[in-house]
Parts: sequence; C-alpha cells; structure tokens
Amino acid sequence: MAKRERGSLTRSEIVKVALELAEAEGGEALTFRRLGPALGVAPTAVLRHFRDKDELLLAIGNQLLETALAEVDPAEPDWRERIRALSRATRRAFVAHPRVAVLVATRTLRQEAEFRVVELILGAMAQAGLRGREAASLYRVVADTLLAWTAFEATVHAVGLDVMRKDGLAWDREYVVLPADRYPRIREVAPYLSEVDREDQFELALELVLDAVAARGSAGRVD
Amino acid sequence: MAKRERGSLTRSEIVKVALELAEAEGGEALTFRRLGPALGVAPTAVLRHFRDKDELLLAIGNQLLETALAEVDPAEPDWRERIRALSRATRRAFVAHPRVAVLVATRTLRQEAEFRVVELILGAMAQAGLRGREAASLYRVVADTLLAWTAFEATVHAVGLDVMRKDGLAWDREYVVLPADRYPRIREVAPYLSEVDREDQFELALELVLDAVAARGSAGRVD
DNA sequence: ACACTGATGTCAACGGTGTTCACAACGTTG
DNA sequence: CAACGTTGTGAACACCGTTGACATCAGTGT
Repeated sequence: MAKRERGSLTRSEIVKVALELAEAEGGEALTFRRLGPALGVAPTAVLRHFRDKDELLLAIGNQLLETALAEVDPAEPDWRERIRALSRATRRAFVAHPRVAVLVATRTLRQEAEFRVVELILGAMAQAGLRGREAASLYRVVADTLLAWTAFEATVHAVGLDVMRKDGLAWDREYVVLPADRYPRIREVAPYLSEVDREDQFELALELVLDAVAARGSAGRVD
Repeated sequence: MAKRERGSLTRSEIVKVALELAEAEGGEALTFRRLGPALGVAPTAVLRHFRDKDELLLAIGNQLLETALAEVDPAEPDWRERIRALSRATRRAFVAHPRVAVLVATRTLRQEAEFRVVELILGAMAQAGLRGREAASLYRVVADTLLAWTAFEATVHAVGLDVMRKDGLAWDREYVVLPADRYPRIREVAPYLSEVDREDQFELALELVLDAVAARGSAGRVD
C-alpha cells in the first residue's frame, strides 16, 4: 500500500477499509496491526481517530445502520410498509457483512443512525394509533424483534462460514445423525430443517409483531 | 487458593468456577491465566480438559441451557405451557449470568442440551398439529425467536453493566437529552421508554409466535 | 514386584493482541 | 517566523491463547 500524505486519513475511510478487511479476511482479522497497513499507515495511527477498538466497532455498526436507513423512503405513507422496508434493509445490510455484523449487532450503538431508527419506528407507532406508554411498549417489541433477529441471522451467517471451515461439519447435517431413539422428532423433521428459508421466517416473525401493533392501535384509536 | 491433588480437576468444576469468575469480574476476565489460579492450578492445566477456549465456552453455554432445561416439566400436557416454561427458564438462566451469556448466546452449541431443546420444541409443534415442512418452519420461528430474544436480553444486561461502568451514562437517560426538533417522537415517548418491563415484552413476543403456531396447527389438523 | 504407559499438571516460550508514550514532522495560527 | 496543536511513527508494555518439553503420578500387564 502506498504511503499517504498527512491528514488524509479520515474516520469514514477507516470505517470503510475496516469493513472491507473484516469481510475479506474474517472478523478476527480486524486488528490495528493489519488495518494500519491496509490504509497505508502505521497501525497505531488509527488510534488518533478512534479512542479504542470499541469506538471503531461502534462506528462500523453505525455505518451499517446508515446504509440500511438510506434505503428507506420516509415519505412512504403506509406505516407497515415503512417498517417492512426498514427491516428488510437492515437485514440486508447486516447479512451482507456477516463477519463484522456479528461483532456489532449485539451492541447498543447510541449513535446517530440508531436514534434515527428509533425515531422512525416510533413515528410508525404513532401513525398506527399508539400513544404514550403503549407506544413505548410496542415500539420496544418491534425494535427488539428487529434487532434480535438481525443479530441472530448475522451470527448464523458468520459462524456458518467460520465454524464450517473449522471442523468441516455442515451445520444442518449434524441433526440428521442424531440417535433416532432419543430424538425422534428431530429425526422426523430433520430433512425439512435445512430447506427452511430464513428470509421467510424473518418476514413471518415481523408480520406477527406488526399484526399485534395494528390490533392494539386500531383498538385504542378514537376516530 | 490451595493447591489441589492430582486428578481432582474435572470438566464440570472448571465450568462452574469459570461461570463464577466471569460473573464476578466480567466476561473479559474469563481467561486461562486467571481461571487457573481460581481453581488452584496452573493456567494451562485447564487445557488438559478443554482443547481450546472455544470448547470451554461451548461447555459453559451447555451448562446454562442444562439448568434451564432442568426446570421444565416434560410431563406438562399443554404444549403452549411447555414452551412458555422453557422460554422463561432459558431467559432466567441467561439473564442470571449476563456477562457469560453474551459470550455464548449467539453461538450454535451443537451439544447435548441444545438437541434436547430442539426436540422439546419440535414435540410441541407436533402436538399443536404441525407436521413435516410446516413443523420445521414454525419450529425455527419459535426457536429463533427464543434464542434471539434471549441473546439480546443477555447482551442488554451485560453491556448495561459494563458500559455504564465505562462511561457513566445511564442507558435509558440518553434518549431524553436528544434534540427535540430532530427527534420529536423520541422526546415524546422517552419518559415511558425506561419503565417498559422487559420480561413482559419477552412474553408478549413469545405469545405472538405461539398464536401463529396454534392458528396454523389447528387449521391443518385432521381431527 | 516392577517396568511401562497414559493421563495430568507445570513451566517457559512464541506469536499475536490492544494500548501507551515519547518523539518527529507538518499545518495552522498568532 | 515562531509557537502550538494535530497527526503519524516506532518502541515498549501487559496481557492473551496455545504449544511443547518436562515432571509426576495412577493404573496395568507381566
């Protein structure tokens, strides 16, 4: 990598390269000593822009959420559709970078993008007819469901890549070899387990929550 | 710590002490160099019982699931109640050890206890009237919802402990200080956000899924 | 009874990590 | 043009997981 002139190292470029690095070589490759050279710079130079590694990780997570948010049209009138769009975009962004997503997905970011997501969901709750305490309660069910599923899916993708490389066992296959006498149900259903479409499940789980929101919203509405 | 006689170091005791250590001093304190002395033994002695740290983590996760499973009565006739019991027990076990749960919750354990959980849920699906492909699909929605929420909650508890110690900011308070012009909804609902009961949300999200299972099950039932 | 063998614990070492600190080089500001 | 704060450098520190050589002990076969 060519050396770079002074002052040309920015937070956003660090985040970008860090994302590429982690994706190309695995989440465990995301280290200052490797990130520095990838930027054409000494390893510790990055620390001038991020206090510590944690701050870098949060920034990366923020970037992921940011790209997801960019895909959501805030002018979409249907609140359910807005939430769906947000959810799909978030899922897409995280699953596209599973190895870094897993480092970040279970963190509370407390940064710009996260607040915008919260605001967006709360707006939808309001439009659905929810106010005050109930809005807060249902918001959290929606947000946590989204976050939890996203984190989980990212993990599945990431360890799917890493673990399978590690011990050569295909994730889903393991269930097939279990003793049928102790795990009769697993044996029965095992062949179907591997063909379940994760995206469908994600959508299904989401719809269940949205149904609940809609039900509570219209029930409590005055108009 | 007193030295111990040869051969008295067992896998189960290592897991137990590791759990205590991680809980008492934080997940990052779970290192061989500290775990060894806590057991009255050289740091590397643990490696005679676990090939590497990953294997130790999986064993710890297995232990958590094991204690959760022990609380579930398999003779309970109502399948919904069985799933509820499993879910609550799992949540309890993980939230009771948040700092180690977060290390483990997003992993696929592929161990004894995990298989038993799968079997238990699949049994409930069957009793609900689901078969074959649909049973597999709904099983995964149930299992992933349980897992995702549990992992998420453990994380919230763990970073709640760690982050608050780190930068002294009360988790929920942050939302209150956001600029009201850009985040009007957050400002509006913020006071309620902190008083939402997480356990209620967990139960609510769970019930939504169980409703879906029941609906599909009875629809497809022959009797 | 004795040699052998495998299992278990110890210790030193290796290569890796995040982070700190003194220092050098540069741009900006007074 | 001098002073200063910012940014990149490189050595160093403490810690990590893991390995391999070594000692020690329990159990076994003869």
